Amino acid sequence: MSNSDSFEILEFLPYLLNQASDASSLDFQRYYKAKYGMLRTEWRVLFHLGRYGNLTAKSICDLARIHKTKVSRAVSALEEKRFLDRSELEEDRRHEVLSLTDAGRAAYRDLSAEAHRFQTNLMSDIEPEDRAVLLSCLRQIAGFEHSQA
Amino acid sequence: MSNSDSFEILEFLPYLLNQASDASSLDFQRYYKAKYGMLRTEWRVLFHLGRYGNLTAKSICDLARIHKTKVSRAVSALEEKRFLDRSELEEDRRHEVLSLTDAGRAAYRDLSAEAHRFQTNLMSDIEPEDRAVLLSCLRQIAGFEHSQA
DNA sequence: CTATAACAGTTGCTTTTGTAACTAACAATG
DNA sequence: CATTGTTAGTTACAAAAGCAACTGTTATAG
Repeated sequence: MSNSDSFEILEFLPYLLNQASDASSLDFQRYYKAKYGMLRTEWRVLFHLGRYGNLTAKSICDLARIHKTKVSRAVSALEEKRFLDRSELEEDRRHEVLSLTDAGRAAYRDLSAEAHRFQTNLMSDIEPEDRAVLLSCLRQIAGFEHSQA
Repeated sequence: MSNSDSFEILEFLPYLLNQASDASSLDFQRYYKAKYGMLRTEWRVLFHLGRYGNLTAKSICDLARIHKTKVSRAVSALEEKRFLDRSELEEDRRHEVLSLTDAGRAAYRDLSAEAHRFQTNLMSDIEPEDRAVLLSCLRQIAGFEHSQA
């Protein structure tokens, strides 16, 4: 990619990232969609609650960088599926603390394990010495490098 | 990420890829949206025509892995904006050959140059020795490794 | 030939996303 | 304490994506 006229799309980062993102998530998406009827945002909300414990919708927005309307809808959907409960915070009734039900935790464990298998499988196509580089570059680009717990 | 219970989302490839994809395309998307009123699929169709010459909708679907309905709508939109022309193929009237107009080529040149600048800027945050690794891993995951011209 | 299948592309309908305006609760200023 | 501003979350409407059924064209099989 030397000058702008011969610009190669297969070297254009946003394009490759999007293609890789689509390709990599397809099978996993199929899994949680078929088994739990979940959408991607729902899986992410579930994951964050399972991984980090009880959170408010707002903190999920911040951690996962999802717009609050999407989180709001995902939370409603997960509540309807009986995967989480809401409870108002006494100190500040604007906040709702979300916590997984037993069913929610079970789904989290199952999906975590599946994600883990999935990850292992994806990574097996990448040269071992490149794996850490890949993850680090992605965190860098995503802006997760120096933030987050 | 040793066992499935402590599975870290910041090491989950599909998640990182999606976050990186969103983050990296945001600014560029704003550019072509503001300047040409284009959607992402439109920009991609335009790009493929500019880069590879006249193509049918089908070959754009195959090259860029976009569903034919999305391509169909993008082509209509680009035609309305006078960025491309269609012409039926004599030999097989099912095929429509798409070709950029002068305005389309001008937009392609402008967006290519902008993409090039954008790419340089994105890459400047990545360690030089990691850049080729990153691109190669992404092509691998996206399944572009051994196909395509 | 004519029936059937395959292919390119479009259209219509449903689901999902994006955006902005809204409610309700709290905080800060005068 | 009123008034104004801010924050958490929801809702309503518009834009976009996904899916399936459709049209028109060519290829294949009987």
